[in-house]
Amino acid sequence: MTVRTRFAPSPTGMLHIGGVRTALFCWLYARRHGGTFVLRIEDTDRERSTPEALHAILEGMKWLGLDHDEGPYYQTARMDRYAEVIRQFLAEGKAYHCYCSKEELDEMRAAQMARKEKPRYDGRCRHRTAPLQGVNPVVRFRNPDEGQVVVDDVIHGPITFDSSELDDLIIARSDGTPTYNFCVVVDDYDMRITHVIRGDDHINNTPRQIQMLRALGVEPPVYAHVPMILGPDGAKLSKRHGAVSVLQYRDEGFLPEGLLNYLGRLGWSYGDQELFSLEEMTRLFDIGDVNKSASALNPDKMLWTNQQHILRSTPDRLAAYLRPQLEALGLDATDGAKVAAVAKAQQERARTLKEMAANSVFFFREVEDYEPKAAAKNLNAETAPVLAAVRARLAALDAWRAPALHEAVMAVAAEQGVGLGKVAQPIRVAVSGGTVSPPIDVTLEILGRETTLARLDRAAAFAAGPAR
RNA sequence: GCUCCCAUCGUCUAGAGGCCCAGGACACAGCCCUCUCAAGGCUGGUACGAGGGUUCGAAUCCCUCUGGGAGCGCCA
Repeated sequence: MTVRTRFAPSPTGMLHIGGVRTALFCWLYARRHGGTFVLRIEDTDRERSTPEALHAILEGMKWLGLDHDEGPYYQTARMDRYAEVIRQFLAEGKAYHCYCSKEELDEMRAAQMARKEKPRYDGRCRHRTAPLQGVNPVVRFRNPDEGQVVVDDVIHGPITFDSSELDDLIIARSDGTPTYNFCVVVDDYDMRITHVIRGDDHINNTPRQIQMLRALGVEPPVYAHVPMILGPDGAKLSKRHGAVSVLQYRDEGFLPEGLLNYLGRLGWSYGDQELFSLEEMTRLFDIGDVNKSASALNPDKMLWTNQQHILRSTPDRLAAYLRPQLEALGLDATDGAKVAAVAKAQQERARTLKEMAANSVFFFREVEDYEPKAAAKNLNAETAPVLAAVRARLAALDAWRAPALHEAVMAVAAEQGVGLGKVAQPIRVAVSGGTVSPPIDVTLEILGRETTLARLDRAAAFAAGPAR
């Protein structure tokens, strides 16, 4: 039997980190076993579903590279099918019409709570023979009173529920539209899903779904309930941290593989290994190795993981992600070779592409002014001669390449009788405006002869200037 | 309240009875490397929630408690 998994988000909220990890596990498991990954959009709640949320799901999955083999299927397009199963259940006596009003149900629940019982529908409409005039009934699934339901979960092991704990849930609203738990059952059955991988907040829904599956006369799929992801403070994910659209991580400069690696390591591990390529994860992943307990997001480690992937990436690949970040800063990033050169030079000094772009502004725009402290220390009467010497030596260079530039700077240091730092740092401030940049030779090579010399001249003027 | 789930450093985790007076990673501190910032290397501190069992032996098995979480919708 070939493996078939599905990721079934609801477009009522943004696709966030938690959903992405569930999607990753579903995808990984399908890929690992040469199976099929199905994408299904659970949009039966038309009131709350939004096009924006749907867009975020589709865009997010695409950005991450979690490609699906089937779908996206939309539940709203399957209404006829749900109606058919409901009719079947009704005809077979496996479901019945319920005419209870919301007020009546609220009262029932309140009374049960007062008696310290679990609030549940008491089945009072089960034996009703005649319809109640003027009331559009809901349809309830008739849950077996006796027996037990065992959810055989590959992560948690067997979980047993008494059937008596389950009540007759509504499968069709009074307007005739089907509800979530019912649609899931019909879909998973129709789509021949073999492994249901989802958040553990669904554990309590599972026995009801199994009962409906039994009513349909089919064997339940394998279940794997993955633990929740919490915010950095250990509390439930909120807007403040993490519960934002996955696209925000893209905009923040995360690499898909970096984010996926971090997320995969939340709840799953392979010995002591921290870094995985997507291919590696696919090869090593097993849903049964997933942890049972919830895990908190650690922004520092998320950043570190991304940085490690930047470190292992190629300049060309980084350039593709760096370009939009530069453009977002209003810079001209049309020179692809230059962007790649910058990416290569900055590769080991940025945790995100956004950070990389922010640190690379001087490569793409004139240095307007110097950081005051940096200028005071490095562009003054004392360093003026050094700057002049550098300027002269560089201007005489034939090949504007890092090795030659390096030698030139070394030579100036020797001739001035100072350490390399005493020469490199003033140059750095002169060409970048600040104290931080890639190695000076690499920086100058990327900047080019013309730009470098012009900035050195300007710095020399500043160093000699009366303004100081 | 009822049902279900969970429990190793601050955080992510290794650990499936002796290899563990608990290992790795992030973060933190110090040192090294060094033209800045990084990257990298080395060193350091901090954890098996509590109590009972089982066993020659328990982080690992069982029970209770405590703590956290989820569900109990004509939401998904």
